[in-house]
Order: sequence, then C-alpha cells, then structure tokens
Amino acid sequence: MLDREYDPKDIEQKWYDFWMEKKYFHADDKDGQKKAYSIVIPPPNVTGVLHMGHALNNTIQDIMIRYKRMDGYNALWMPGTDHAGIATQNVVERYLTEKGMSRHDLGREAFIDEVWRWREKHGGLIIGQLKRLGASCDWDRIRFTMDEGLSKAVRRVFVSLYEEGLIYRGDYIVNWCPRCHSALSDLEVEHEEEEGSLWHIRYPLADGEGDVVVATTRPETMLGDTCVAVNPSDERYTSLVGKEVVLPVMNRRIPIIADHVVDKDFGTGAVKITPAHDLNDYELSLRHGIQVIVIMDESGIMNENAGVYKGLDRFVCRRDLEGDLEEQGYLVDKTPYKVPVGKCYRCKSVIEPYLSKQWFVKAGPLAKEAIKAVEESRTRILPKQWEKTYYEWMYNIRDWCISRQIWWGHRIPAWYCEGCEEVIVSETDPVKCPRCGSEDLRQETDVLDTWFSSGLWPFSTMGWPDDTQALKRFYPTDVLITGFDILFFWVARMMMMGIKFMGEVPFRDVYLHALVRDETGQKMSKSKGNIVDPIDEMNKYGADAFRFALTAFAAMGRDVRISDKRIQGYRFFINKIWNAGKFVLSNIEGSDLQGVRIEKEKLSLADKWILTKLNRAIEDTRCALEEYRFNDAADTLYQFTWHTFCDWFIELSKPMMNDEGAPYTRWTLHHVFKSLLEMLHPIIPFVSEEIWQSMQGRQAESIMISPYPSVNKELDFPDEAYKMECINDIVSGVRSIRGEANISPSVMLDVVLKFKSRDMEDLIGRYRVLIQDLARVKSIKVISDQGQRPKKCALAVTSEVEVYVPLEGVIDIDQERNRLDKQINKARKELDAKQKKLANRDFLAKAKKEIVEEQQRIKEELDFMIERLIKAHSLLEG
RNA sequence: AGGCACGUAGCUCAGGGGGAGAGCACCACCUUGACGCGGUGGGGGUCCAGGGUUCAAAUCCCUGCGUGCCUACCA
Repeated sequence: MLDREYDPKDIEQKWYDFWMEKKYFHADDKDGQKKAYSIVIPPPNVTGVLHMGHALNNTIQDIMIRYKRMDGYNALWMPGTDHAGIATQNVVERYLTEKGMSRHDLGREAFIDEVWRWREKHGGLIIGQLKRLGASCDWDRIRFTMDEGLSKAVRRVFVSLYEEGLIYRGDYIVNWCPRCHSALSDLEVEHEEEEGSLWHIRYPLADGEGDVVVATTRPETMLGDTCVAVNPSDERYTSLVGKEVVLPVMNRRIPIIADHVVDKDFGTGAVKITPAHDLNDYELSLRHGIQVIVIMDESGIMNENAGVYKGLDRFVCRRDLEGDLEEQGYLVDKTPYKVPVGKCYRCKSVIEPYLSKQWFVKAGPLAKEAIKAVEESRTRILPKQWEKTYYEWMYNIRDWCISRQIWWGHRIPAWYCEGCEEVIVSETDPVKCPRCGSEDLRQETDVLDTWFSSGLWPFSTMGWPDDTQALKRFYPTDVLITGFDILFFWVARMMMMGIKFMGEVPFRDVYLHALVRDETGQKMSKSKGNIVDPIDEMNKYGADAFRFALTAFAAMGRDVRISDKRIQGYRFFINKIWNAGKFVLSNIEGSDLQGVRIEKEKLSLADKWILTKLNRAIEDTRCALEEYRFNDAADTLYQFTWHTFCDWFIELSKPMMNDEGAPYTRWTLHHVFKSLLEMLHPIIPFVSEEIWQSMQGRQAESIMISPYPSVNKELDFPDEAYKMECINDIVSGVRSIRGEANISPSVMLDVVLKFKSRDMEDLIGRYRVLIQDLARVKSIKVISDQGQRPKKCALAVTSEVEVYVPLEGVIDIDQERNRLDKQINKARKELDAKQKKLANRDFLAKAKKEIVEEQQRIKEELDFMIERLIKAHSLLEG
C-alpha cells in the first residue's frame, strides 16, 4: 500500500541506489543482440555546480536514454567532466590567494598537483547533483578530459594535425586577456557596445606646414603607432602620401601611406596604425613592411616602448595621455561614441588585441567536411533553423587559436631544441633532438584550449586512439543534446574532429535546446539575483516534479521560462498520480488479475474507451519523443493522466466496480495505469518506480527495464469509444445545466433523454447507472421521437442526444431563459458564418470535397442545436 | 551592418490555411468514500499593425512597429 501522501525525499535516494546496485545504467560493449543507442553527455566543468541549464539538458538526455533503454536498446549514456582550463585555474588561484599564496610561489608542477587535489575534493559535486536529478548515466565509464586516455587522444590528434600542416605556430594578433594572462579564441570573447569616446588627434607634418588629424577610440595605442594610412583615392591626402608626420608625445617620425582598406568616410579619412595592437593594423603593416612596436606587457601595463607612460595601466595611461595631448594642443576633439568592447568570457576583463606567438588550427579544410556532412544529412541539426547558423559560421570560419598561457590543461607536445632551434612535435616525450642530437630540449609551456580536448569527446571517451569494442558498438552516437550557445564552441569542433579522425560524423542528430530563463524571460545571473537553484527546487518539490516542469516547457526552439510557481504546479500533478495510484491499488487489492482472461465482448464500453484512448496516448507520446518534441510528450501524458484517466475513467470505474463486469474493469484499471506509469517513467523516474513496484503483474524487477508500452491493436475500439463519449457528453450536459443554474450537487435531478437514433437509445439500458452516478441524477427517462418533451425544463444538446432537466421547483426559470438566449446567440453567429461560406459558389467549386462536407456537417449540427434550443426556450414558458 | 527567432486569454506559452487552445490566475458552487496539492461549472481573445496571395488567413508572403538572441577586423 502507498502512504497517504507522497514524500519524494527518501524514495528518490532509495530507488537511485537500487538502480545503481542492479547496474541498470550500464551498457554492455559485448551485447550484440540489442541495437545500440548512445549519447555522450556535454561534460560539465569540474568546478561547476548544477544550474538550470544543466538540469534541462540532462533531464532531456535522461528521458531519451531511459525511453530507448525501455524500448529494447542497448543504451549508453557516457558521462564525464571537463577540466575547464581557465575557469579551474582561476578557482584554484583564488583559493591560493586566500591562503596568501600565488601559483608562482608554488611553481608549475606543484600548482598542477594542487589543482588535482582540488578536483579530488570538490570535483565530484556536480556528478552527485546529476545523480540527484536521476541521470541514468553509465557511471562505470565516467571520463575526465585530463585522464590519461583522453590526454593520449589529445596528443595523437595534435601531432597528426601538425604533421599534416593543419596546426601551425606563428606571430599574430590574438585576443589577449590581461587578467588571465592568456590568449583566447575568437569565440571566447564577448562583444558588447559601450559608451565610449572618439578622440581626434592632430599629427603635425614633419616637414612644412599642416597636419593630419586621426580618429581613435583607444588613444593610448598611439604610443605604438608606426604610420598613418589614408585611402589612395582620397584627394584630400594624395599630396601627403609618402610624407611623414611626427607622432605627438613620442616625437617619432612615421610615414603616411595609402591603403584601400581605409574608409574615406569615417572620421577624417586618416587612420593611425598600431600594428602590435590591432588586427587590421597588423595586416596592413605586413602588406607595407611597416615597423611593429609592442607597447604593453601581458598584464596590460605600458612597457618601455611607451616612454614616460611606462608602468601605467592601459586605462590610466589613456587618461593621462589625454590630458597631455590636450595640454600640448594635439587633442582636436573628443566626442561621445558607442564603442564595441570585447570582454573575456571568463573574467569579463576588456580584451586587448595583442601581438604574440601562438599555435593555430587551420580550420578551413576541417570545416569543409563538417559542412558537407550536414548538407548530406549525415548529421541533422534540430531545430532546423540552426542549420543556417551552423553553415554561416562554418563558411566564414577563421583559424582557431588553441594555445593558452596557463598551466592547467594539456601541455602542447612540442619541444624546442636549445642547440639548433629545431621544433619537435611528438606523441612521446623526446630525449634528444633528431636534427642535432642535443639533449637540451625545452617543452612548450603553453597548454591547449579546453575545447580542443572537448572536441574529441565522442570518441576519446570511448577509448580512441585504441580500437575498442565501445567505439565499434557506440560510435557514431545517435544524438547530441546540448544548448545552442555552444554550437560553435563545441558541436562544430566535434564535427570537424570526428569526421577527421573517425572518418564518420560523431552523431546522427544534434538537438539544440533553448536556454533556461526566469519567468520574465531574463537570463539568470547572480548579479540580477534571479537564479532558480535546481537543488532548492528538488528539495522543495522533488526531482520528478522538477523534471516534469522542465520537460513541459521545453518547446523546440523556444526559451524555457521557469519559476518556482510553475514547478509547484507539476508537484500537484505528481500528487495526482500518487492518489490515482492509491485508488487503483486499493481497488485491485486481493483480486487475481492474472486469472482474468480478456474476452473483448466482456469489456464494458468504458473499458474499451479508455483502452482506445491509451493507444492514442502511446502513439502520440512515442511519436513526440522520436521527434524530440518533449513538451508534446509531457502534455499528452499530463492530459491523458489527469483529464482522461482520472477525471473520467476512475469516476466511471467506481459504479462499475459493483456489477458483473467488475473483474474486467479492475483489469483495465490496472493495465491502463501500469502502462501510464511506464510511459511516464522516462520523465518522472522516481515516483513511477515507487508506485509500479506496488503493482501486480510486473514482468521485470524494475520499471526502468520493463518494456515501453506499445500500441495494442487487439484492444482498439474506435466505434465503442465514440459511443462512450456520447454518454460522457450526456453527463457533461447535465453538469453544465446544474452549474449554470447554480443547482447544488446535493440535489438529485431527473433527466429526460431523447436520442437521434435507436442505436444509442439501447446503450442507456446498460449504462444508466454511470450517468446517474457521475451526473448525480435520480431518474432517467428516455422518450421516443413522438414522445412529449417535458415542460419547464433546461436543455443541453449534444451531437446524439437532447438532454432535458425539468426545472420546476428546482430553479429560477428566468435564469435558464437567459442561459438559453446566450447559447442561441452564440450558435447563430457561427451558423451565419457557415451559411455564408456554403453559399459561396467559389467555395463549393474550389475547396476540397471533404472540407465542404465537413462544413456542411457543422452547419447541420448548428441547425439542430439552434432548433432544439429554441424549442427549449418555448417549453420554459410551459 | 548582416542573420535568426518571437509578438495568440490577466500571466507563461502550445497550435499553425477551413468550428480560437492548455496551464496558472479569476468568478460561482461542492466535507461525492484516490486526491482541497481536490471536484464541477463558468467568465475572458480586432491571434501586434497594414497590405498581398487564396473560395477561405491567427496560420503563407511582403512592409512596418516592438522584443530577444547570434555573428562582424568599422579606426
């Protein structure tokens, strides 16, 4: 028996432990019987704590994997975490700072040891939280991007790409974070528009009179200017090209050159060129052989090339320099200006374009294959609108800066020979230089971008570069489920790497879900204070309610807006299921359901109806899951459970429990409810298991390994289902009259029915008691065509029957008259529209036949209703 | 600057060429023996605006307005 109230707390832990103990989550590499189905988890950062995004992402994955597992697949959900280079290093450094230390005090080796220790202590947090959510990952296989095996994969890939010329090292302007002291890839920069200024600065000509005025948003960079550029077709400047100007403050002579990239219409048409601190300027300097001067160090502090500003922070320098320029008469103008500012996605510092030596992946050739794979539908991207975004980015892909100047990560497997400058790139640590034989080798200190190793995730987690069973069985994976925000960061890179190194796309489908926002559509953030914490929600309402809420809101291509209140709503739903479970269990207790042999003719109309409805629900749910329409699956199940099974079938079953069909009703009650739990299990694993375990006729030891319900064609009765609905309509008709006339439920009514057809009339004999019970009716009288309709009564009209409720002595006749007037008006409006449509020649000629017929049918129904309602109106006068 | 979404009931959103839907909120009634975390009934919408295609448009197309997001080397 189930407890009076559902309490998620102990139950969730209990069943999760049970599943783990039974190893249900484990997928067998050797199982060649079952078809394989696999998903790799988007690895959360080891430093991370579960947020709403994780919760949504992993709930969806868990639904798919549990569904497929129940449906007979050898289902693998590969779990793991990501070493998150910069983020983790930041966290551990902060921790060291608290202890009054810096990583430099420790040194590289000791610091890395410290990070590992930190991971040992805190890194498991998010894994525990995923378990709390119910995630049925194959934990025996858990991987970490810094594991030995995955590190081997990283080296193999790096060396291979290097040898092919797809990885190179070179001087380039990169996005530099002065706080993290590292280069970042283009993707790791967040662009924002900020209120800034545009400074106009006068550069006097070196010889003779006059000057050139340049405009800039970053005046401090002028200290590194090495020329001024103008457009060759700009007549204002043609005579000046080739001459020199004197750089104010620095008093350096720099040339004026002509280049077509300069926009004549911007500012004054003359641009200051700072090759070491601006990408465009750098490229221009290469074309013209212009000198390059670096004026800042790695922390954004001005260096010796900045003259008197040496030692100043870049923003302090900007301020001081502005003052000096003004004082010396070089500042022509300063106007407010919206400037695009790049910020570090980890620490939000302003990014500095910075010339340095970095490692890059030549992305073009890899992208080409990744584009082709999607074009040829070897991988589908869903919802489809993201395909365009994917192509757009892939077509315009730029080389990927993969070196990071931090310590925590995969150290680049490159060595420099101190003897002959040879660069050695090798999977195994070399002992001597292959060229000069020197043993004085120095390993590259840079580490790789974390996404470089995440890009290998679908195959590195399965044991690559070794040729493993897991790879044979589970690669390519069936679907990747992730947020659209990492389409480029991660999905695109996995596509490129998977195709390159496995010769096969990493996944057949990519399902991109939306971001979770708060109820007003705001992105959740600590500073806004609108964070909803998944753990809090689960503590309050249980994991099942939380999961169901996420699922119900996960409409394809839409933001997921969630709030405490909405989750609470689904907690009520869980409670409803619990109570339905109590009802079902208490009614089948002690009865031998296994002994019941189902003979179709012995099933009641209600039984046949709910069985038919069950089939439709199974169809709809399966179809929705196959198409990743999770909200539709949730809606279907919610609707069926609450408004079909509970509201109608349970109520119908109550009176039926006393007649000769009772054993069949019990069987149906049990069968439908058990199927329902099984269908719900992937979404709400805990409560479904708890109730299921109390039920008879279990074929497996857990709901999670029992078969997912299939449509049963033997138990599908559309005709009977229609008849049952006619009976339900009668009940609704009576209830509606009662409600609108404000008749208390305690008043038992008399009802007179007049059917359209004999066929239906016969049904009443058997199911009279259902109507009486559900509509609270004491007598039912059926009248024939010729029969006199009772006087002074209310009427409800359905498609098959007229329902009369004599009202004399029961209610106010005037009120009923108003109610009828209202209905008549409404129906007439609709009828008007229909008549117009059906009178239209074009409509009759051009519309499809079925449509015309349907419209005709509707019109007739309306006719019928109006006629009855008017009749009822007149009968009220009595 | 380009691209992509989205404007439907008070709120959050489904739907998507032929009778406007759900959940929550609201109103009325109800100690019906699974459930008040409940039951029954009900009110409420020029489906953003304007044009076009069509026999028929909330739905398809265009334009505008509004909102959100992404991409970009505009000093």
